[in-house]
Amino acid sequence: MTDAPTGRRGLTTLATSVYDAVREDIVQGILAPGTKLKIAALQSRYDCGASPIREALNRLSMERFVIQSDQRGFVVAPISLDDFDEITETRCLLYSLLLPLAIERGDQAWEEGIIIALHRLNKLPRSNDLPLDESLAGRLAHKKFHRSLIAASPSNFLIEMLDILFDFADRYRLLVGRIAPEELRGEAVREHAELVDHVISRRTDEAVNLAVHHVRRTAALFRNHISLVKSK
Amino acid sequence: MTDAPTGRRGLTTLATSVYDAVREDIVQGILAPGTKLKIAALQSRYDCGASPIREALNRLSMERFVIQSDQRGFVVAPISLDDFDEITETRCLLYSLLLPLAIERGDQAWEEGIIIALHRLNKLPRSNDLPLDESLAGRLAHKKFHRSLIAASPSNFLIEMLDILFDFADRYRLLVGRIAPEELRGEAVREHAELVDHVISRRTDEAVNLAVHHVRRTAALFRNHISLVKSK
DNA sequence: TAAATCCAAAATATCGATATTTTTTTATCG
DNA sequence: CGATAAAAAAATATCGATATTTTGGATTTA
Repeated sequence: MTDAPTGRRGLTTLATSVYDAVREDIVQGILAPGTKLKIAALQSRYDCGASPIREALNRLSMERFVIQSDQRGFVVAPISLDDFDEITETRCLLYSLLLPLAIERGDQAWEEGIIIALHRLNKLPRSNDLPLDESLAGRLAHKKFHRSLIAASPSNFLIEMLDILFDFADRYRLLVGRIAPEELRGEAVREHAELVDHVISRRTDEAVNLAVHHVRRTAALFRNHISLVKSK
Repeated sequence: MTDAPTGRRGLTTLATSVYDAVREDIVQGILAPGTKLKIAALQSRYDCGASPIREALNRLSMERFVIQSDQRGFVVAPISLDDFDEITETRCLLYSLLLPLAIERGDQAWEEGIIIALHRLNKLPRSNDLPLDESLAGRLAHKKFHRSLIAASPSNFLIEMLDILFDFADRYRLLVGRIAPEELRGEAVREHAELVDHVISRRTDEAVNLAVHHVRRTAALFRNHISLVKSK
C-alpha cells in the first residue's frame, strides 16, 4: 500500500512502521484533515519514543500527507475543493500523457501485468460488511491495477507521482464515505474491463478517453460532498 | 534554492538547515554519488546531534536525493546513464504537457513573471572565476526562470516535480564539470530569449519545440561525460 | 582457497531527559 | 470591558547515552 522510500529488506524500523501506520490512518480519515499531530500523543499511540515519530512525520511531510512548520510541529494535510480538483486534474493529465506512451512501448510482460492486476482486482474475496473499495486489500488492488496500465511508460517519477495522487484521491473518497450505490460499482468493473480491452488492443484514443472519463466520473460522484467533511 | 516542505516563518530549525546544506552539497557534487552518509560524521560536520541529521536525511530520501535502507542508513543517490536519461525524458514530457496549458491559461501576471525572471537571470552579476551557471545564484535564477514559464499551469504537483528534476539535472551538469564553452552559454541565452518570445506570443508549438530542444541539447552536451564521473 | 563462522568494531535506530519556543491562561492597565 | 502584558503550561526540537544490528576482518573448516 505504501510508497515507503526505504529499501526494505527483512528487518524494518520503528520509524518505518509508524510511517506506514500514520499514512494509512490519514488515507482512511482516521486522522482527520487538519488534525494536529502531537508528538507526545503519537508516542503513546505507537508506543515508542519521539525520534521514530518525528522521522515518520518528516517523511510524510515531503509527500504532502502532512504539513510541517518549523517550531510548530505537524498537522494532517487539510482538504479543500481546490486541492481535490487539482488532484483530479493532475491525474487526468498524467494518464493522458503516460497511457499513450505505455501503449506504444509496452511489451508482453506489460500486457500480462495488466491482465493479472485486473484479475486480482475482480477476484478479491468480498466481505459482507465492508465494501470492497473501502477495504485495504481492495484499495491496494485497485491502485495496482491503475499502475499496471502505465507501468511501461518511460518515467518512474511520474508513475510514482500517480501512485501518491491515487492515495490522495482515495482519502477524499473515504472521507466522504460510502456514496457509491451498487450499480455504480458495477459500472466501475465494466469500465475496467473495457479499458483493458482498449489498452491491450492499442486503441490509444479510446483508452485515454475512457481512463480520463473513469477518473472524472468517479471524482464527480463525491465532489459535492467534500464540503460536508469535518476537519479539525 | 530549496524545496523545503516546512512552512518557514522567522525561526528555523537545525533539521531544516541541515536539510538545506546536505541537499545543496549533493547537487554541487561535494557529496559524491553513492557516498555513505554516516550520522556521526554529519554530526561533527554540522555540529549538532543525531536527531536533526536523521530528520534531514529522512526528508531527502523522500525526494530521492538520498537512498535510505532500514538498519543500514543512508547513501547519496547514485548516478547512472539510465537515471539521467529518465530525468531528461521526464522533463521534456512535462514541458510538453505543461507549457501549452500555461500558454492557454496564463494571464498578465504570469507573463510579467516570465519577463522578470528572464531579466534577473540575464542581469546577474558575473564573477570572473566562477561561471554564472555554476554559482548558486545563477542556478537559482535559472531554475526560477524555467518555473516561471509553466507557473500558470494547473498542477502545482507537476510544477514542483519539475523543480526537483531541474536540481537532479543540475547535479549531473555540475558533476561533469565545466564543459560548456563560451559560445554554448551564449546560445543558451539566445534560446531563453527566443523561448520567452514564443511563449508570450502564444506560439505554442514553437515554444514546446524549443523548450524540449533546449533541455535535450543541454543534456546532450554532457551526457557522454557522465560515465567518467567518480562515484563512491 | 573458497566458504562458513565467529568476534570485535562501527554504525544505526531509539530512548529518556532537557532547553527553547509556542500556546494558553491569568492578571493588569488604559 | 477590550487590549496588552506577564506568567504558566504545553509542545517542539534537540541532546547525550545506549541497545541492536550490520560490517569487516580473522579464523577455522571443508
